[in-house]
Amino acid sequence: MTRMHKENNLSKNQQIIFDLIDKSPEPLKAYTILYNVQKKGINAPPQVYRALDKLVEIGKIHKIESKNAFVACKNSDCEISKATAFSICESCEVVDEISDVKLSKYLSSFNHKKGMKFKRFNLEFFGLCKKCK
Amino acid sequence: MTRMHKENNLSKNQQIIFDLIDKSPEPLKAYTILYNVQKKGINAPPQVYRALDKLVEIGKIHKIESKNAFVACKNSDCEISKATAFSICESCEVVDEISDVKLSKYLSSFNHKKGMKFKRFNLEFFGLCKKCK
DNA sequence: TTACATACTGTTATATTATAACAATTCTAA
DNA sequence: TTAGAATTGTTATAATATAACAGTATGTAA
Ligand SMILES: [Zn+2]
Ligand SMILES: [Zn+2]
Ligand SMILES: [Zn+2]
Ligand SMILES: [Zn+2]
Repeated sequence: MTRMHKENNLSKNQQIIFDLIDKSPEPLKAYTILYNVQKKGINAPPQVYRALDKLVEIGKIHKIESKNAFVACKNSDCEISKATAFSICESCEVVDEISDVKLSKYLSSFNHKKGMKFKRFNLEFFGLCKKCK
Repeated sequence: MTRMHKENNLSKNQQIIFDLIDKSPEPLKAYTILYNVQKKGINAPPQVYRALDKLVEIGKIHKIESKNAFVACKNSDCEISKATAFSICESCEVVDEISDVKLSKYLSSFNHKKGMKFKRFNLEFFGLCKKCK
């Protein structure tokens, strides 16, 4: 069997799937990923979902919840901060990860009245991008 | 056929499904809703999803994207503002709609560097609620 | 009233997204 | 080198959501 690619902490399947997502200009869905990696020997949904779960867990990719799709992280500190924000065009469906220190700090320090302490948040903005409006 | 319940703007199926969600202490999933309204003559997924779509559209309920589940709106202005925020306990899964004017204003006036103007946002906070920590 | 448009309903089938379960292999660290 | 942890491969199935089409109810305006 091929050696695992531990020099960068990703296993073989994780690396294949990360590379695909990272190269993609748009969010990729799990089954789109599956179709695109079958030539690399990844044949079944669980193989894809397991790699996706791990990549999300370590902050290399994020799930766009409203689209059931995945994008590569464009920031350096998502793994640590667990603070994600995206802008989503409702027309062309372009998604951008927002990296705004003030926004991130504001939300990370937000305290709920009911005494809940937050560990993580996900924010999705919707509108029309420059091109589409 | 029964008269539509237009006195409050909801159709028969919409009213049945809204009442169920509104009474529920926790977010409800579409198929849980389906099982619970079959005695009222709603038999198939499209009937549920159509009512859910409409109720979301008019702001009577919200979808918790990370859970594929629906809650009744607890605010008065969600229909207008299209600004939703939730706190979600990762242990007991309790979900609360956050109604914080400052937060809502801050996010509603947030402008993306790339020139996108937002019409709507959804924010989900995760952590441990008072009871669970 | 009639006729039309719009919204809603009922139904069957199917598409899409995600996980359970289990056996085998590979990696890591002691 | 060996045991535990992580990863992989595989089959089957669960859970979530929509397509398509025919029919019914409602509001509006001639
Ligand atoms: Zn990121
Ligand atoms: Zn666009
Ligand atoms: Zn609301
Ligand atoms: Zn809790």
